[in-house]
Amino acid sequence: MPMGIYQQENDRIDESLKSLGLTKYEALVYTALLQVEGATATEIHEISKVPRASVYPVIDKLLSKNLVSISNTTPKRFSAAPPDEAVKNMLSSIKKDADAALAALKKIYEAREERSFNRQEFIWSISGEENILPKLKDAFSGAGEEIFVISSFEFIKCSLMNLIKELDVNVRIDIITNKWEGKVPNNMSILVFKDYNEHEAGLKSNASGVYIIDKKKVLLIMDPESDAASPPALYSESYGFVRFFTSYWNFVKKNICESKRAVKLKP
Amino acid sequence: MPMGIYQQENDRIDESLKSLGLTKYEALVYTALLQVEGATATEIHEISKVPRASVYPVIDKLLSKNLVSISNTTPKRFSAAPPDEAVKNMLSSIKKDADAALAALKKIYEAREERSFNRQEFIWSISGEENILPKLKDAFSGAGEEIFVISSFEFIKCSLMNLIKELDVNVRIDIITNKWEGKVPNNMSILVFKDYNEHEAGLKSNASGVYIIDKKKVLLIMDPESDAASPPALYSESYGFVRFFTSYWNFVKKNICESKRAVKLKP
DNA sequence: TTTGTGTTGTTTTTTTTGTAACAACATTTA
DNA sequence: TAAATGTTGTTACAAAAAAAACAACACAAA
Repeated sequence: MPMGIYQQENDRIDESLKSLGLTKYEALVYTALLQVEGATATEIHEISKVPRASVYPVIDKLLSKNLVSISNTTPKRFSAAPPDEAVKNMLSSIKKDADAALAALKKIYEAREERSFNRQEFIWSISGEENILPKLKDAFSGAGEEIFVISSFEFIKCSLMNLIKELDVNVRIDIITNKWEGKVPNNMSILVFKDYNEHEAGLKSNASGVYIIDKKKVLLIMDPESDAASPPALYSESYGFVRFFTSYWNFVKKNICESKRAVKLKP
Repeated sequence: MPMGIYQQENDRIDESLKSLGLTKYEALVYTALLQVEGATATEIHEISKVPRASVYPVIDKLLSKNLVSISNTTPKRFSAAPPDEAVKNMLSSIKKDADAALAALKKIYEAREERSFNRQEFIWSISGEENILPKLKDAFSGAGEEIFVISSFEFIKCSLMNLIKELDVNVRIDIITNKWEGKVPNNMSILVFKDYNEHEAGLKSNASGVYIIDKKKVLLIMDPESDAASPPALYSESYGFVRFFTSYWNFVKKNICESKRAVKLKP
């Protein structure tokens, strides 16, 4: 009697396969079939523990998804498509749906009504680096005049420079940071704040920072670990929010300049 | 009262979104949110027709999938991530699962027991061009000595030549086809059968053909339209099956040579 | 005859969808 | 100002749909 030797591992796999569009049974039957060169419905039932009667409809679905092939003997024998092909097949059908969805969603999105209330009066929470960075990119690419930045040099070097490169040439960039290496680009003025640290700037983690675009938009990236309940970043076009951070920026600048703890770098 | 204007279209979209891992409600709420700049739970309920109380848990899920962002006003307002980012996010999490699944499945596949019964005694049905062509490629790449082919020139030109290019140089290829254009490669001998047609060769569609590899494996591609119930291709390493097609091939060759309806082409 | 396949129909379980009620506020009205 | 009204955000639970599990049976092969 054929026995699967991977029952324990399968639980995890089944989860992954479910998000690829398979049901529990489909996943069980496929993985069972993968363990042998080929099997009859009853053997599949024995390996996978899926009720024998359920094997048939499940196999039908797997056939239609091109994950198994079938022999024309009696009894019929079934064999699994190799994993790479199987996954490729599943992904490509999902991709097809994704493309269809994207096209349709874009239509809705682009035709959406500009509503009466003012989006820019709100403060939006954004979480997840994969969402914050694109938002920052978005905001930067809309810049026309000037950008104020408070951020660690590490983050500027790794992430920000790529965005800055694509800016319009006559956008000025004012940066307050902890150190600077290399040349200062033409459109930038750097204020290196020697005692830049967690406490004084109110910022903690590496990516933390304040980004003020054209005195119209503010993106505030916060310490993701500071408080699990708070969101990692805030974005707003609200007048009050922008003004607060603009004056915050000016305050920091003035304060550290007067106390002679800062070094100005020019191009 | 806000009203969605795309209710009709949404049904189709929802289907696509489901295969991207969203439930009906999640799809409804997301598409509703896409139609406006931002909305409260109640507004979402009005646009999407999702019960107001259900909006909250659904929003939670969408937040965790990074498909919506949330304002910190009261009442809370929610806004949809742009479609391209949303789809990208969903796909990337699916992709992650796909990679995990692939790795785990490969482990099973490679460790699978060679079972007592003989896979090669079976005749396997394969359907879908996307499954047949890779199988043909597989079979070709395992070739060591000689390949016999009956196939239309169109198919040879479009699909087969790519496979042949990658073959070992000392694999001989014997082809029976309907016409030939261009030079004949060194390792090939071509038999152009002028009256090659549906009836005589027993083949109909363009891709139809017989491929015999090392007198060990046979892939028979059939007319996908000829009979909806029959599979588009058969593959076997069974002795009887291979012998039948080998002698079929020899019969065709001998027959058309003797009746002087064929032209031999050599390199 | 006996065994096991392929099918069908029905029950159970799980997941998703839908309803009702409620405390905490905020807004209006008296 | 105080009562009345309305809204939001939650919780608990009911209904419906989808998946999973079971039972029964006709039929073919050994």
